[in-house]
Amino acid sequence: MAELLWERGYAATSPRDVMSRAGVGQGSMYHHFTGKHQLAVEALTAVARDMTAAASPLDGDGSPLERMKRYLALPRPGTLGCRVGRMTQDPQAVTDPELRTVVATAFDTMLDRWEHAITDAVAAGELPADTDPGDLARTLAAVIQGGYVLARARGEQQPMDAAVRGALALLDAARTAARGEH
Amino acid sequence: MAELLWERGYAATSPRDVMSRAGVGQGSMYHHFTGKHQLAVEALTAVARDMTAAASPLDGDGSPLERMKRYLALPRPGTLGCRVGRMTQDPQAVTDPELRTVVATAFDTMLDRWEHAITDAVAAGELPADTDPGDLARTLAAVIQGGYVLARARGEQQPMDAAVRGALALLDAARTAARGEH
DNA sequence: GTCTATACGAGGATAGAC
DNA sequence: GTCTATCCTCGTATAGAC
Repeated sequence: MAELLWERGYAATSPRDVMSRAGVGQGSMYHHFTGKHQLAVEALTAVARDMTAAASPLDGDGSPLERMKRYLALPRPGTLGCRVGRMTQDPQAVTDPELRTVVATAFDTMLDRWEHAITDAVAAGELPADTDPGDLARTLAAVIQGGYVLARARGEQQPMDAAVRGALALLDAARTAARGEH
Repeated sequence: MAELLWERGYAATSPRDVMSRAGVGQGSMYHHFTGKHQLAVEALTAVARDMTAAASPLDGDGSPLERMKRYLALPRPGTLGCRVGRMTQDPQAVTDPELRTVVATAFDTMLDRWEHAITDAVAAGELPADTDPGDLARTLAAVIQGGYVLARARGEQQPMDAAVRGALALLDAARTAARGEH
């Protein structure tokens, strides 16, 4: 289910698809799960756990700004899209309260990590003193999510990488601006 | 069809939905259109035309950086999502060559306008001389597209606005950095 | 041009045998 | 626990009458 959720989204994935990919019969599936909904909630929860775990660079070693740049520069399969962010455009998924909660929580966790790193960077003088950590966190998370959109629109990885490079350049410019402050 | 494409996406919209919203019978619809596919292509093409028309501030009056900021700050209904970018996550839409072309072309047009404005801003000394217009164009387009994703994840407008504010702040920082160059 | 009738497969799930 | 049979609705489209 996790795979199909990534490839096709929630609405476009049928229980039959899941069974056939898992190689099990109907009886088995409906014995262990109540239906498509539960299948999706459990799969997406696991995926979200993985995703937030992958954000470790933000809490790792190095100066705060270095950590932010390292996380931004992580390889991302642009044309495949974000396994969590994807749900955001799926009408049935966004409508479903449980699924939406899983997605929202995952993003909240990510944004929290961003905010911490940004706050540290401001304190270290690596970013301008008047930087709003909450705003910048959302900007950088949006660059990544938007990078997926642009990459999928063209069916190429390049737009994702370009978007990230542009963000890295802006962060560098912000650092030189911060240095001129004192 | 354009409305439903926005609200539910391509896969989740059925010809029946379209007929019922338009208040026409089956015969009428299939008399004027070959089917769901053509309906979507024509609707999305019209929407894309509107969208690129709305990007006029990028070519308008004022200094290049001002124009960029003005366009970024345009009001955007975050929780509704982007009518064009949305298609990007729709498995059936991205798979469809014609629909994907419409989406890709719309983004290419937008990115072109961004690149021109950015190039002008660099020439005017409003952005650092080593700015890559292609990269930054994709970064800023990604902020908007990603802003939609974050807003929909929470079902609130606020993340979109925050992401844009953060981008505006980064552009300002880049301008002060550019001023220190000479 | 527009309507109603019809077709057939897929989606989602239940029933009950083994 | 797993399998097959079965159910009903929806999606997508065609046929043919008015």
